[in-house]
Amino acid sequence: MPELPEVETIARGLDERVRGDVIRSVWLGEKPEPLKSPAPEMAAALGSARIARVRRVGKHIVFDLERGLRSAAAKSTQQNTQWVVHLGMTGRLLVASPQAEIAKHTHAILQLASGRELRFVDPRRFGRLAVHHGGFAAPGAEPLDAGFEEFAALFRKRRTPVKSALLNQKLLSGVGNIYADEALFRARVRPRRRAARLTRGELRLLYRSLKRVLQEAIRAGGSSISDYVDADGDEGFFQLRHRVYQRTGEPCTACRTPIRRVVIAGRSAHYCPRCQV
DNA sequence: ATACCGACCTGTCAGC
DNA sequence: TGCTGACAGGTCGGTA
Repeated sequence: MPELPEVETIARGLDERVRGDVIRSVWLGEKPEPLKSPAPEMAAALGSARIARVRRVGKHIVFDLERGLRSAAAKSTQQNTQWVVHLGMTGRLLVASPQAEIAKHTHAILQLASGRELRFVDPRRFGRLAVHHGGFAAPGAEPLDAGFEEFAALFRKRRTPVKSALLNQKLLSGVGNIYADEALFRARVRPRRRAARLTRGELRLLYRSLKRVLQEAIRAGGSSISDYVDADGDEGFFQLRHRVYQRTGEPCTACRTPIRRVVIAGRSAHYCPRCQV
């Protein structure tokens, strides 16, 4: 489901709603697939921890946890622990009242001191929950923070299609199928072009297009396709501004040529055969 | 070392 | 109506 703009929207919403709340107790579902850390360890790490902050790292939602330690000295020496949630394709994190019906495919529930619950729901179970100690970092560069030279260096020597390079989380964290296609369209570059073969001018345009499309999408609250909603259950509306993604056969917004769909490394790629070279 | 491809899951929708 | 197959926002691990 979620790429950088959606995860950013969800993380901001969660930060507003649960920052400062304390986790009273934890329920983890029977089927432990989504757990990257063992259930007892996760329950122990979460139980009675205070949520200091919720933020996005790549496509991950990171909950910074604090223990209820009294002295500042004790606080400064405590191990910093994070609860890291990856939503996969269909994962959702919802703040709910305990009376609210428990949705099918609910895999984790955190009971909060404020009386509310934080629920993790994920039909396809591609999502992952993990506990980290001592600082969580994504492997790739943050597309919104990276400078142009850093960005350009990622593509040098890569013979893979530029679309695959954009999706590679070890290079850039947070770019998924929607925004890779949309950035390539705005940069007028075909998805199958070899990354290393892009000219410096094309790279610069791609760099700017990617930043712009991600920022625009964050402002729009993300793209809602089928089931994406933010922490408040509201839909984003950036899907209305997709120019190529899932528009196969529809006219290009620039030249009216039908949008084409191809498969690259097992993922669909959408582009305008006339505008993109 | 690098890059593709199937596997992991469930749900939905189009076509027959 | 019901079956089948294609497809879906992501990431792994095995293989070439």
